[in-house]
Amino acid sequence: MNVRGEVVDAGETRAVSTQYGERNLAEVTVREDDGPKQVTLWGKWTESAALLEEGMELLVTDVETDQYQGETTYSTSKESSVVVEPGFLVDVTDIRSWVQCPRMYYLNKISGIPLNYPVVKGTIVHEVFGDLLRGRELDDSIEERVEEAGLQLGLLGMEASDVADEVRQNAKAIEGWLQQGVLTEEDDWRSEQLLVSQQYGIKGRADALRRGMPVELKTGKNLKRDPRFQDKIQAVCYALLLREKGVPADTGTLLYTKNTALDRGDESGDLSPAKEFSIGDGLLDFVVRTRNEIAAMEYETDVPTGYEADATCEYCFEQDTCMVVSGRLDQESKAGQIGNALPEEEQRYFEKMYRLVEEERGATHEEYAKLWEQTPEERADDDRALIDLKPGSQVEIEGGRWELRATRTSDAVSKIREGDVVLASDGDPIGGHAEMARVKQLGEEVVVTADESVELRRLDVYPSELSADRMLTALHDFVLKGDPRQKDVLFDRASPDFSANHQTYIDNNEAQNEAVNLATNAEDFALVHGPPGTGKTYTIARIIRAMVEQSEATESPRNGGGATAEGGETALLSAFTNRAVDNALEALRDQGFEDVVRVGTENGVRPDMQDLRFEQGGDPNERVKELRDASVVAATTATCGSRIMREQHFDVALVDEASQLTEPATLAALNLADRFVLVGDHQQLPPVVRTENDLSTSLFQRLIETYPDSGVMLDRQYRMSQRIQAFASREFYDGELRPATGDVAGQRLAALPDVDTSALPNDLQNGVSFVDPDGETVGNTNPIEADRVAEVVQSFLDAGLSPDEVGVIAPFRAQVAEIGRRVSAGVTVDTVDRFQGSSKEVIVVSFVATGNLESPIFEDYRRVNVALTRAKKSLVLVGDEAALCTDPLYSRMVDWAK
DNA sequence: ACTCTGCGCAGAGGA
Repeated sequence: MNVRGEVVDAGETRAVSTQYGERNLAEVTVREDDGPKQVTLWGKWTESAALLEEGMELLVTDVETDQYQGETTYSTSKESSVVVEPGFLVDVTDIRSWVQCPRMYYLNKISGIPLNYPVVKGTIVHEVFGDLLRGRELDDSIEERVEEAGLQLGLLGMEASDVADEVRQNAKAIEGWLQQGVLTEEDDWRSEQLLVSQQYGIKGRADALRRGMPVELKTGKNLKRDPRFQDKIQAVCYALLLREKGVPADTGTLLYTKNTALDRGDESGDLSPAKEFSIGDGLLDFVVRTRNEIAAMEYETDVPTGYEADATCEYCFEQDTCMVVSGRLDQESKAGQIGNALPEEEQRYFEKMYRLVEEERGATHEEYAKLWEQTPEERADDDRALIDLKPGSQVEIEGGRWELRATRTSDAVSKIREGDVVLASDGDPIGGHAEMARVKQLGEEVVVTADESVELRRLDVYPSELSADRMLTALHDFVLKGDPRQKDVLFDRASPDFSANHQTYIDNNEAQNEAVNLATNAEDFALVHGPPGTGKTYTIARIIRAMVEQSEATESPRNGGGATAEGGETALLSAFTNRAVDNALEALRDQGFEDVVRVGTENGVRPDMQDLRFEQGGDPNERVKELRDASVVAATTATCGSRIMREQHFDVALVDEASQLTEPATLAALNLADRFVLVGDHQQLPPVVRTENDLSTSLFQRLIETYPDSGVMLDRQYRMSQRIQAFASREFYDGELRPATGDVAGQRLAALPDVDTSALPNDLQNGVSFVDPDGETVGNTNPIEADRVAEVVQSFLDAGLSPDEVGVIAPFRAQVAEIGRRVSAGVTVDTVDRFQGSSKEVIVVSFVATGNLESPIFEDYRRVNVALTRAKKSLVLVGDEAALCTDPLYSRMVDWAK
């Protein structure tokens, strides 16, 4: 039996005499649902007890019970594990680096692993290893894997043939050992096993399993008899997770692939690549206690000093970095500090943002917890999984991967979308067989691709920490390596400067022309505030062209190389979403500009922009040249934080949708350039974050409030009729948003070809109308309202509008699904959040709520602004008047619409 | 009480 609950009393460790001699114990009280329980933690588990704070979650497995003075008490048994904050999933590689030195764990976390040759080669060797296990021919595999890494190798100044030769050396050791196994008996192999433990709060991916035992591949050399301790620990972690699945893993194997016969002569020692060791309870418990140290430190958002372990700094290859970071941020560390501390405000900024990002990471971890704790029955009402799949074919495709198919047996709504990375399983993602997979198709039939085959019965959302990781590295790069002038401006120590060189770029829109001038004259930064429909994308394209075409004032070539072929400036074009990046590219192309490289995944980039997409594979020198020669590189801000992009430098960075980005996410793009331009609208939706804190204030908003003179608002809109834009202009833009022309102001449905507005019911004749269907809410839906919305949509279709000219917006996904079942194909039905950025001739908004507006979704008025400004010629609001009138803004909206 | 996009998922290593 297990005890699990919130710690209410952490207890003190004390020594007692027992029949086995003196032993340590700590008595901890936790609150379970049915009241407090006292658990005695014995022996080495007191080390974990010492980490506890009130409020932490504690799990003690396999406890023994006792009756003492009529009360039941609990204590650890031989089989017990003590798990601190079990909901916090710790990566196996983090446990490994913590064992080396807790400070190294921290440094890796804030700075990421930079681009260096040993790491890139290590990755290639691992890929080749996987290919060999999947039965692939060695030379084919090496050639392809080296080719794929073309850009990275090029940036490191490596030639493909040299790398292939080196990899071949490592592969020889692998092959030799594999053949050995096959000779002795039938080996049972599999590669790349993903393991996630609910019980221990550990996740990771084992390189391979051989007869159910973990095998870890290392590219380096180890001539000692025993594997390195941290390498062992990695294998022990996987063994622990395998045991939880009922696989009795008791032996670990480390494969040091640089141990080859070639080394004979220059060294003596154990040259066999494979080193086995046995895994006992002592090691398994050690891993859990180490994991607890990490979980406890992250709970407090503490920074490790290095004293937590007995690592020696003297021989550490990270010693210099460690001392510099300690010195700059004034952190206590075992290695000591060198250099001057950063100004107080920079240190405080780093600490504050670090905490916020970690809080955000914590929220992601809670999503994991939900993922594992729910039974399949509970999952049925959950939108984070598709559990109703009937397995179909499993076909091997190129590269040894698998295409898995299944059919859906219900029409349950889910968060999962095409292109997502998910956990594909046989129905039990924890105890059963699960693989990481990518969703290729998500209709009646579900198609995913994965490294190994699975009986596809279930898909789960796999929460990613990538955005938290990227935010941290961007924060690190900015505070510790950022440009001094840029920091002066962003820390309010200096005001942004502009040169005064006025030109006419756009002759029919004063604000747009002003925006281009402001951007090209900015010596630090410029802000462009673009309300709905104001020609933001066109202006962005014009700015980019103007920047690239203006000659470089000062010599600041990228990457220490020469200027670009044209001699102009280089620009980074970035945005929060792939969609916005591609829209900006489309506008650039419309203006005849093609000197662009699009960096992004095949999934993310729109089909008509694939021809601009940068291919990372190929000849190393050619890949580097293509990236460096482009005047404009376009990528999402998330990609700007990638290892490749962190190596690039530009004269200027332009970031669209900047009001939807957290401050650290914006920094990822700004770090890559000398100057920047942010484009956004803080009256539309704020950054997407899971936590409620200062992360939801964008850098765009902070700067436009601090430096209003560094910004210009585009005030002429080309989208909405006068009648439609009036409310948004008054409520959100101080009445300053106006139609660009009389034609825009006076546009009507009747002007569309084949549309006969006389066919419309009376109450829909006006450009803006309000309909109260007298519905009733059922959960997050309102079926009667959905019926009425469908009728309204049909009226417009009957009047001659085509389905793609009509859009329906609802606040909740459940209502979106409800309406989706009722309207004709081709009519876009979506949430407000997902409609941001697009528009339709006719928009119907379903508000769902009846009685009151008691849901957080209605609190943010910016959502109303987005919903109402999607329509060009006709806007229909469908909702319960009484509910809407409980709030002053919604009430004014009803008055305006009626 | 709700909404949400990114990211090859995680890991690849050096004395």
